[in-house]
Amino acid sequence: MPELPEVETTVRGVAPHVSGQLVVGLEVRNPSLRWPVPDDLADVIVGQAIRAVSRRAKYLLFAFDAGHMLVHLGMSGSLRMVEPSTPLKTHDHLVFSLSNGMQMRYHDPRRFGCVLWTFAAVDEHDLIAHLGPEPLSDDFDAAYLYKLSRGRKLASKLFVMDSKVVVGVGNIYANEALFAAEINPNKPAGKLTKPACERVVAEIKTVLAAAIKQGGTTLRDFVNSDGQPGYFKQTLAVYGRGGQPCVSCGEVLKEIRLGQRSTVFCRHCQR
DNA sequence: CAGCGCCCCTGCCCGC
DNA sequence: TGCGGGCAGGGGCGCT
Repeated sequence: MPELPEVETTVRGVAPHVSGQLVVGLEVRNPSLRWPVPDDLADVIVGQAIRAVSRRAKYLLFAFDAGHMLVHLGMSGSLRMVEPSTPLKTHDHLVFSLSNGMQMRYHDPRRFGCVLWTFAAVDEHDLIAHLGPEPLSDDFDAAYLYKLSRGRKLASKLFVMDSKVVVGVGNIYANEALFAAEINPNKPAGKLTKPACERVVAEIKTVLAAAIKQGGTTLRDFVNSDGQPGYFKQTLAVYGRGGQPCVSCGEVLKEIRLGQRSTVFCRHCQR
């Protein structure tokens, strides 16, 4: 289940192998993703060069001269670079053949992800245009979060998971960041004090940066790997630990549902 | 507009 | 051993 650090690691992993390469073939083995893969994607990109690969939120952006291919990994998706002789796996839905002889394969068992194309400026795409700031950018700071949260009754955890507020904070890291910031996930966003906003912002940046750094350590294995680098190696203080003792105070961690998502916190440490 | 719940889908785990 | 049911989750979307 890729969160932003896994997507960032994927960008860094595939970029050296695909940047500057021509797409010499595309096989869409299953177009039924969250939205259908465009019928004419192959017509549009075969013969064209991938100029660069970047990331916005959890979208991977493949830049071509004519437009952009947007790739989202949903929660079970991955991209991996392989030799063409590598046997296909079940749920390898798209196979991009490149002029350097390598293949990039899009794999997604649950098909929550997507592969789309836009001729327009990518910032103007409907899925991109309304997104909040990147969590690791200077635009995401305490003053911003404090101002935006005034008057909001939404639970703090749902607030920081709203992509219009800040992108890339998925369920796992929302749980972890709020624990580190000592904020009760149920607390209405509008009740967050300025110092609380400072802690939330700082901990979101810390937890994501640490995970990205960890992902980087597995980059050397990216080619021919399972395409899901470095994920569960991180120590999680609360996520998946409901009913177990708080690592800080020892009180039993509470598990609730917020927005249909598993939410774990310490009633003693998080207020 | 804010808030909330639904839904897409398969792998995995549990209980019978 | 096999099977059914429940759960997990990113995030867009539609309803209130």
